[in-house]
Amino acid sequence: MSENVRVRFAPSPTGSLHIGGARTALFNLLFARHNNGTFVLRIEDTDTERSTEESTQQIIRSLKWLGLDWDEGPEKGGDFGPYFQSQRLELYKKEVDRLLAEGKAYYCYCSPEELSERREAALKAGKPPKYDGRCRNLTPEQRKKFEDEGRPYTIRLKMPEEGQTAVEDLIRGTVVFDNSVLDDLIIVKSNGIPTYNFACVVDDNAMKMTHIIRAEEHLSNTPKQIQTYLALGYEIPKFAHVPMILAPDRSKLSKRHGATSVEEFRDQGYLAESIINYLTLLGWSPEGTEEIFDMDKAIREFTLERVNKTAAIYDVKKLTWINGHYMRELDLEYITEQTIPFMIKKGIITEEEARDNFDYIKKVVEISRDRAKTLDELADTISFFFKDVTEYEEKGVKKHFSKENAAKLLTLGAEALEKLEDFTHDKTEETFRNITADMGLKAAEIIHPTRLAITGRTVGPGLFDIIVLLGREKTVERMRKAAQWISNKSN
RNA sequence: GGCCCCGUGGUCAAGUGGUUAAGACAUCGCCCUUUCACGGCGGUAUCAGGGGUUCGAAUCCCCUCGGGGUCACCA
Repeated sequence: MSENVRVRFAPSPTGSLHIGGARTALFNLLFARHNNGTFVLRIEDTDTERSTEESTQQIIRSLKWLGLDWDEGPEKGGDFGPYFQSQRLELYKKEVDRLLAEGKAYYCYCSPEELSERREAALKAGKPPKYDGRCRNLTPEQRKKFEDEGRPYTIRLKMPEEGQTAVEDLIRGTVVFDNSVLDDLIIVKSNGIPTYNFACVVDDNAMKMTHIIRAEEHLSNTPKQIQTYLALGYEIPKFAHVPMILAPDRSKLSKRHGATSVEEFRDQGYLAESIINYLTLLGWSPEGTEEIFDMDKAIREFTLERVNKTAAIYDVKKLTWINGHYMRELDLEYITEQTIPFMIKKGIITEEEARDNFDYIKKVVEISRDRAKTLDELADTISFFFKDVTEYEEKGVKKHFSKENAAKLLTLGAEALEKLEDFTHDKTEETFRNITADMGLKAAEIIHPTRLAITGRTVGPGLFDIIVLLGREKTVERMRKAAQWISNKSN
């Protein structure tokens, strides 16, 4: 089956790409690449009310940012385009006409109001809210009457009333549905535009899809789609319904759960590589026990057989851990480039300064990135290299500035650094250690207050790495200023 | 409510009749150390419940319970 595998990701542009959608796209891509197949992106914009150009752009942007590149689709073209359903209306019409001519579909003149009334009535009576099929066998006279009244109509597909429809699912096995639960589904809305279930089937066939990999929420729709394939005389593709991703409270993902869209994660400082790695392991697992999995490795190992059936709750903590890993392991220049936009956004540096001082920023990132979990956090923790220290962390003041010799040590340290010939990591460290050793103190006695003095914080990279990068002038100045600050405070 | 899917620690998750039930995140403790991270070592914690089948069940069957999905002129 590795020949000519064709799969697609088919989002509707009615919102941003959330992590569930991203995972579905990922699995499609992984499957396609693993089998040397083709990954198609198709935009399902048949809902003219809710579809927006903005959503389309956002989804495309997110997909690209994640590195989920498609072979055919918007911006790429391909032999089976166009890849927007709104541009394929003629095809659908042709297929609907065929169904109508063959007596497999019919006009329905029931209004949405009537339908929902009946649905509610049925629900109240404890019956399944199924379409009663009253327009299924309209006489020519009845039809003419409705037409003359100018009633809008939809087109419905006749579903078999007896028997069963089996979905052969690659992940779940055979799932059987009684045809009696199937409604005559609407395939064309009264505005003349086909519905999802229909357009999707027509396109998957026209675009020669071999496997339909999508979220589990579509499993219940699948028997209807299979009947549509049958009515149209199409070959039925293989189905694989991947488990859903749930919010921490086990409910379906939604806005109120905080960050769920790919762009929100991006804006919080997560790397695309981390999201891909995390999503790869959510619902799929490799044969080994590795947790760090880049896309290339995932492509090599991905199979549908190892996708599990259970819905997964996403856990930001693990994502954050993975992000921390990539923060320190990925190429330094790349991480630096990724960090700069966050620095600019926070007003730590300007775009121009970033350009002029790239190499310096890179050095700063080099000594700092080990401790940051996100790009956003990294930008915060390195701000003191570019901005003056305006306040000192309170618990640090209590711990390190309140000792009686703190101000004195800072002054001594500053004086020594001013006179130092080689302003290097080792020399500055030696200097500090000598000062404390002469006084019978531990080096920590000067290291901690100095860190607080020059960074404003109690945590951070190794002090002498900081000092060397910050430079003699700023280091000395900040140490003196802190010594002064302590004296003022104690008076 | 009908139908469908699912049920291994707090979370992800390996496991396909015989295992001391892996591993990871989180959490707790210790070590390393100029702080914080990283790293190393160790601990707590899981087969939803009940019946079967079997010499033997996390693995097979049934029931119950729980969670989710779906029943739109949304996708």
